[in-house]
Amino acid sequence: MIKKSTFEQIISQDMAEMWNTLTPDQKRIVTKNFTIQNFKKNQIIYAEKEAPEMLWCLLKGKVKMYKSGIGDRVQILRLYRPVQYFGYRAYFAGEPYVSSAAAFEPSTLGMLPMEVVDSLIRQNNDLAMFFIHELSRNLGGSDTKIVNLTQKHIRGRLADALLLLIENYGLEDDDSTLKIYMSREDLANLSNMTTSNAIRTLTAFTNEKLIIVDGRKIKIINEPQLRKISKFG
Amino acid sequence: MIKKSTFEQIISQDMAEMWNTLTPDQKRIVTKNFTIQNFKKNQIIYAEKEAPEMLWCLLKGKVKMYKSGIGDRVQILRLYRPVQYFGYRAYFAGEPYVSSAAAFEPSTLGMLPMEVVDSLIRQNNDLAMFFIHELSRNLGGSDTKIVNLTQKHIRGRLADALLLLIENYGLEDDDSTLKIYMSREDLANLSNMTTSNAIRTLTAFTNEKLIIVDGRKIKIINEPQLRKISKFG
DNA sequence: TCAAAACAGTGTTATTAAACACAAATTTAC
DNA sequence: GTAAATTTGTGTTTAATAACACTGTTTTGA
Repeated sequence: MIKKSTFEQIISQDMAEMWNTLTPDQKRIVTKNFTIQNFKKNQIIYAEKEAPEMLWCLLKGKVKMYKSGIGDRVQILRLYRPVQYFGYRAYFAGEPYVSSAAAFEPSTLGMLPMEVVDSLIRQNNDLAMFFIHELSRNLGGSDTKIVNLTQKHIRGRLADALLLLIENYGLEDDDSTLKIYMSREDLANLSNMTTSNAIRTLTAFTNEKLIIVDGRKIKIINEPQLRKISKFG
Repeated sequence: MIKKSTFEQIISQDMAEMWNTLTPDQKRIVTKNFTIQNFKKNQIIYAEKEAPEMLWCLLKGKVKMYKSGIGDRVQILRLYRPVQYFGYRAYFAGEPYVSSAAAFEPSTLGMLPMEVVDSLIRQNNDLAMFFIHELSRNLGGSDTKIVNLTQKHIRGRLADALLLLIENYGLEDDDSTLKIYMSREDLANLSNMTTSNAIRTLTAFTNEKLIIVDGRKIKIINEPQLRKISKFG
């Protein structure tokens, strides 16, 4: 058995979903072109209007994708956890980035030049289907988000955000504390409201015994009620 | 020269972008499985929660894709003109439809079972890239729409809607009359506001000599100013 | 370690847009 | 051809949420 490179170990273990579709030749191409980069807390990975050059793969940490809008307002569009891929949409669309990505916390990312990904897709239908599937799921999510963010009231939108955080990053061993610690501002940018209103609504949820807040640590006490608020509030 | 079937004529002429990627064998498969269906004004093509079965191709007419939200509110997500494809996202995502599609006016649509499309994609990388490109552009559009609809004020949102209608359906020979005649309600559903507010804002735009309204006929008089309102209003 | 910056929290006011209530005009269906 | 239904238009009220202003607290970085 030939000794595997560190990169190949990482890719084959963590990026199995993509790796397993590849032929030995294609695997060699990926290993050869793959690099790893560490990002500090709040460091920007790529920014709006830049040319998309890399497929990013989050190996460790947490990443937000966001878009700046009118005035100083920002909308967080998607959250990533290991092992998820991002940064490829703009390349496939033939556009500059319309959003930015930044690390929430110290994170490790793998990167693969999009030219390499492009040529692999043209050789490998399973890989093409992987991206078709990912893009399709994201598009459905964005369409749903349009309706949720424009039609729900503040309480419903914040409940949605909290439920998204549970789904995306999960809970600690106590089965109630959110694994992600976000600023009030990020929470507001996720749920399309001002920071003041995010704070006030968190307070309201605390008073209603739906959550317990301790700094940035949020414990989910009554998830069913949060779901009701998401649906009707 | 072999006489071509009517379907093959239609497909090869109107759906050239897709057709030209196919091998003779694949073209035969498409011709064999392709059907045409006419829809009346306001007729529903497919509805939310249904299982996606067909790739739809709009050959003639105008189609809206929309999603119902809280209470009786509806958000129009995308507009289609000939020759555009839709209805495939949910299939690729492995989900039921999250939106509905209906004809704005009497329309002719081609349809191809998604199983056929799926098997063609798995054989044909150019076709896979076609869908990757379409999905990527749509996803960028939805992400941009999220910010526009949540952060712009009513005037900016209605200006956006009018500019979208110009871009999507174009103008009559007079170079100012919109080719699409929409109800005030549809205009409201496109720009995330109540019908009353769509009517009032149209009146405001008329008073400001940006447009001339005659029933459902809208003439664009000052497009640069509409762009300014879209950007800053 | 200490000053500056960023973040969290709260009260007050202003603004936006929805909700509601009708009347008039137009379209649709029998 | 006409009654019913739908669409358009407008005035008024109400609710939601942003904007603003300020204090206290925590974090950061030299």
